[in-house]
Amino acid sequence: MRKGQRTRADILGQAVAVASEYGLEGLTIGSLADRLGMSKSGLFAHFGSKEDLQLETLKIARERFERVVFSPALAAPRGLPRLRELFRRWLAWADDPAMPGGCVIIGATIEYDDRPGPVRDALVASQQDLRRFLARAVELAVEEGHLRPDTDLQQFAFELFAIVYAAHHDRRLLRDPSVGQHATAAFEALVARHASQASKGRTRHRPLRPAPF
Amino acid sequence: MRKGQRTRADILGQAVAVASEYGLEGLTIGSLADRLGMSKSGLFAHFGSKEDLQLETLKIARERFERVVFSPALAAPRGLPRLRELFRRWLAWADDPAMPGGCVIIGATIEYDDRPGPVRDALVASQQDLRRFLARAVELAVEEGHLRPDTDLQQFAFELFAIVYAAHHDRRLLRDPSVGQHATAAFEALVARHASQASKGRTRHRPLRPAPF
DNA sequence: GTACTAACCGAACGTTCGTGCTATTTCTCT
DNA sequence: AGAGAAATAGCACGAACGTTCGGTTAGTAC
Repeated sequence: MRKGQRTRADILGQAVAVASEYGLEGLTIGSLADRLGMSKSGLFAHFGSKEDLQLETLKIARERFERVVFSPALAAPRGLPRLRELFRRWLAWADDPAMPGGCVIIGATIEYDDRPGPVRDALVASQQDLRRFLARAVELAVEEGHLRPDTDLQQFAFELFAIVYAAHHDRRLLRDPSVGQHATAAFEALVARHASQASKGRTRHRPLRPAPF
Repeated sequence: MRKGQRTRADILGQAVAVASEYGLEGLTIGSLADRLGMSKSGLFAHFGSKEDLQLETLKIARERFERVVFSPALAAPRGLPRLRELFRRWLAWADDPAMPGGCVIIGATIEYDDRPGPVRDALVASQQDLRRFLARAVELAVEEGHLRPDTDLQQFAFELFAIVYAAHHDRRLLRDPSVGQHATAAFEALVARHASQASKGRTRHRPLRPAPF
């Protein structure tokens, strides 16, 4: 691998960490250069603009999310087990050491939800992808007979997202140690509400244990 | 009223609007002064520092929230009716014309959840107040016999918050017109899950109509 | 109306921001 | 090893940041 590629990867790795703590706007080229022990101009040469740097940082965060949360969950059997695994990993995502300040994407969303432009466009696309993925995972649970056929996929995805989103908030702001229990209980209630009779009767109901925070 | 008090109130009114769109960090003294047609120094003289301005802005936003959402909800009969009114007003809060960029407090939370200091402290206190208020409202619903006695107050408050929080997200980022329906459906499911048998039998169940967005 | 004070302005401070240049160093390939 | 390209540093720029200070305007009280 070229030297430049390596440096660029290092930069973006640190950029994710900085953006996690200070937001995409607080991600400044000077501070990032200091953190990496290089000059502003040297760093800047890797990107066409600050906006480019922001977009690339978001891209890295999204890729990491996919690698750490989504892809591993696909290893679980489709249906409820996969949904549980997805939820578990997603909750833990807020504590990913690569993002000491919490999820970069959530932070960026709040910052850019009212500022039109490429950053916002990327965030919208990313969120829509996420919802589609979630709805699809729920649909599989319906097809497997774990959830009732009349389950509203979008509604389920919305509520699942809400739980994780709120858990992230409480964890970050309140440092509430019981947030994992609250989130898990809410998840179990959501599942129970849509669980099929067959699922309730046939298989043993094995709810998720509370997350370790 | 003194001239200064009046100006100060005008400044903070605009400050809430600016912070709503650009965040508490994006709330700069220069842009705020331009918006009000006054000089930077003249504006600055009303506050001891930028941090002071931020704290005062937060305070105004919190007071407004109380005036627009909380206090009016107290006019509804305690128990489920009050809870519904609270939820309805809270959902509509995201569209308050005084905050064209959405809730200031939510934005500030994401910005400052990892930066220790007075701003973060104020946000934590504010959030804890909110949760206490919510839990108390739920407790009243239990006492009124609308919700089951074994209802977990904190859990209910968490899930209620999660619904509104996620609705704010979807409304702001995705501009999803169906978010009101999703949020309302989630709220009704939450209530139904904890509804007492007495409540189900005795009184007519009158669920909330979907919000107008 | 005059005296006093609160309110506001203009200019400047030292920093930091993103972003251009032009060298100079360092890697890569033959 | 030496040529060529890639990567990084140095420096400077205009603008915006929060903040300070001395002076001018405007409001208030007698």
